Amino acid sequence: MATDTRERILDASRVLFARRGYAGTGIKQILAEADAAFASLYHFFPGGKDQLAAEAIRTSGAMYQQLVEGVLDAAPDLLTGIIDCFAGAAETLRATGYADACPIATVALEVASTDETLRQATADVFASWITALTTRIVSVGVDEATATELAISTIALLEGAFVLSRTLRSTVPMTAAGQTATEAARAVLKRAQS
Amino acid sequence: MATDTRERILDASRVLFARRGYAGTGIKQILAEADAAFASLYHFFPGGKDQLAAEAIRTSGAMYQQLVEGVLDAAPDLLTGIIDCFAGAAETLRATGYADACPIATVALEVASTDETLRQATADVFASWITALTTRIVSVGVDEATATELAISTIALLEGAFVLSRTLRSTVPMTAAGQTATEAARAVLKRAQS
DNA sequence: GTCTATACTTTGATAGAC
DNA sequence: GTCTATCAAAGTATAGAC
Repeated sequence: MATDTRERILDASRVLFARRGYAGTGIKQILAEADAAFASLYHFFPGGKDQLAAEAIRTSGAMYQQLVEGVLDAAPDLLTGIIDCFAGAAETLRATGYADACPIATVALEVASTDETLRQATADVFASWITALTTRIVSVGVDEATATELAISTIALLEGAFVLSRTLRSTVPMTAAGQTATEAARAVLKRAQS
Repeated sequence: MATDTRERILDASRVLFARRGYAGTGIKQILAEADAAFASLYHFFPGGKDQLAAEAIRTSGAMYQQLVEGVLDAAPDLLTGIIDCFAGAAETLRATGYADACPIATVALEVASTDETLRQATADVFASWITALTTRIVSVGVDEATATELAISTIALLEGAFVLSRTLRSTVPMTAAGQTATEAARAVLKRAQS
């Protein structure tokens, strides 16, 4: 078997939950997309939809973090890396018809006040992103507190632009947010290096 | 009748859709919250859940805009007004146990790729917010293009901070985003007045 | 591990009396 | 305009054969 059933179910889950949310995605829909039998789901995920979603969120968050870290590693410096991330996000939005943006934001907002298990999963993902970006900013000479604030603001700009760009079906918000993120980072780095 | 049935249904809808999303909110739940009979919904909203949600989104967006414009009007200058908006958002998050943030973001992400009617409703709301803020920035001497970029970035920071603050159950992201929004606005206004 | 069939619940929506 | 009763469909989850 090329890809095993469990992985196909997770793949389909990541895509559907990201695009349609938790409540908006049916289990039957996931299984149809994954070309898997109904019983397979409960064989691999005895906890049902909740367990499946939690694992989809955590792996999806880790995959997106890897993607971003790859872009940052490939860039000559941190500032260029941030520019590249926003440009890449804009391109992905355009290429997917404004469907694929943040892999977990839709679910995060949906479950924040209703499902503590899933809320924790989304919180762990965001916390990991913030920590990773903060570390990179600290490593170029910025103090911890300032770096944390810049990391959070950069991710907030990215997430907010995802909301606006998907809704308005335009890359303009992503581009504008990228500009502001770049300027904010430039200002912080300039201060740190003086 | 103190408040009429139609308005009670809309009130409950605005709250529930904002906190739990579109697919995650049941019509029966709305009617229970509104203390309204089942048939009343289809009397006032023949289009059913979709029509109800569209009206809830549009009115909710308009109400939030009025709230923000009130804060901006009360401030001595635009920069202070922006600071006040982020501080107010942080306080509301804290006071509601991180439940009430953007009234339409959850639904916006959910329906962006699945329901064109509702997507258009959320898009109209965001477009109205962007236009209103852009106008205010232009009115203090900033050119149209720069003002649009700053308005979009400010709203993106607010929306992104809503996602992070609700998920992490912390006002830290909202405060950090407010700082960055303030600095971005200060830089633009400084340039415009020179 | 996978298939088919099905139980049980909830959902959105409608009909008809009043 | 509101009430009660009810429908058909979709939702999640389980059972048992293979």
